[in-house]
Amino acid sequence: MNILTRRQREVFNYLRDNHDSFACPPSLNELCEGLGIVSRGSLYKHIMALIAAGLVEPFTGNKQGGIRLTQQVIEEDSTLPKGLPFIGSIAAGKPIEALATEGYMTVPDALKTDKPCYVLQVKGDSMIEAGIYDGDWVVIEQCSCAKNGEIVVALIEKSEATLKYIQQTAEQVLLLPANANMTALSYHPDQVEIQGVLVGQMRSYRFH
Amino acid sequence: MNILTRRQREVFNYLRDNHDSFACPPSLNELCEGLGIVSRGSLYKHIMALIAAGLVEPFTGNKQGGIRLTQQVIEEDSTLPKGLPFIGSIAAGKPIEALATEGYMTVPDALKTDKPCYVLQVKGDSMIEAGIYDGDWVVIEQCSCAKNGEIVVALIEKSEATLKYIQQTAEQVLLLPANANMTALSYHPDQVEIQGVLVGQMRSYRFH
DNA sequence: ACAAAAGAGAACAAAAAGAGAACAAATTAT
DNA sequence: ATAATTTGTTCTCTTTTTGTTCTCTTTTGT
Repeated sequence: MNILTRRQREVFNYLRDNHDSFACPPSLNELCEGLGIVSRGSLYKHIMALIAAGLVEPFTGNKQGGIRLTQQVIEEDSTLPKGLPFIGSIAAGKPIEALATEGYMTVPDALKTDKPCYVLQVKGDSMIEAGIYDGDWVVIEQCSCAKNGEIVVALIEKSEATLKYIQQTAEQVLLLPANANMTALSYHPDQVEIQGVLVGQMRSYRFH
Repeated sequence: MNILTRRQREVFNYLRDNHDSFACPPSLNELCEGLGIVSRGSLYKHIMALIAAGLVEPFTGNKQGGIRLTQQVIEEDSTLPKGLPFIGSIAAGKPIEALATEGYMTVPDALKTDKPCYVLQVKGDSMIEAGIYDGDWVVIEQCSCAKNGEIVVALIEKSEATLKYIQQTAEQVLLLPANANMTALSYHPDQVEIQGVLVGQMRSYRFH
């Protein structure tokens, strides 16, 4: 049994990473498009190599066939540690509870706590002066109270979630953006519900 | 069996430190890029020396071959935890090569590339306007060239490593801080050596 | 100044990867 | 039903990448 070549490995990784986004076994054309290959014949050779390697098996559910991952590979994948749940993006105006887990993200221990945490992607520039940019990921510790000066995920009027500095007294809750172009918002404590405290932040520079 | 030369040792260290970031046996071209060597022929000599030293062995899994670490070397290495090597801090004035791996850090896939990467902790405020703060961690892809406008780890005069924006022409290399209080530095291309390109950034808010 | 080490670059054969055409069976549309 | 499209499969041909070997220049240490 031969070891995989570079391209074969890429094809396999693609299959593994996307195996649950395919409703039914993907066709060669679909895969070509996803992998950036023009010719089905070329891809076919790679698939055959993966079958020979026992990583993928022909699918016998219907006459036309298709392929799927070996049961063993699927199990391996599902036993892998998942990391923190990635919930979606914030500042889109939806409460966190309403958002389903979209996936999982492996996060360095230094960016999380030993309490339950989740990951959000930041939309908008409301925290740029705190070094949190549009598109950044933030790690949030799930809790319902915070100290003054912390950055929190706050749900306003049970409808809109935002990431802001918090400053609270008995009479009012101040939500302060870190952006000179935006204004602080003042609420009655009953109007604001804390959904978590910022414990980590991450940014990718992979695509400029 | 001869003792290794300096460069051979460097090549071996590179292979050992990154052997799990290679999906399959790395090609000479890949290694050249990672090590900053232009000529495959040059690298080939080093590889042959490592094979002669028994640290690396030709890989017979597929026709085209390739190389991999000796099983013995892998076992020595695999007792270590996974993740990216954490090298230390930057802007301390020491070249990266001089710094030993201090530990390993698990990093989200989105913050790294499929090439070998390492993690540094940032000291100082030279990049605050790019949202990179004192104490942040940065993920660096190990490579020896960069596009203009990218943020790089640059080794100046073989003695001092800094994190800066780069702007290079045939005559000069500009290293631009992201801090209005600091000035850009201009060097002759020979004075500057690129040690990697920024691909990710992380910050912990756990202790204010 | 000398020798060892390191690098650049060209050349070459083999392997890998890809394009594209062809065809029959299966599927879908009309 | 027939026609049109999509599927897996097989084939040849071309391009790209790979390991390997060479010669020549540059760097480095003594």
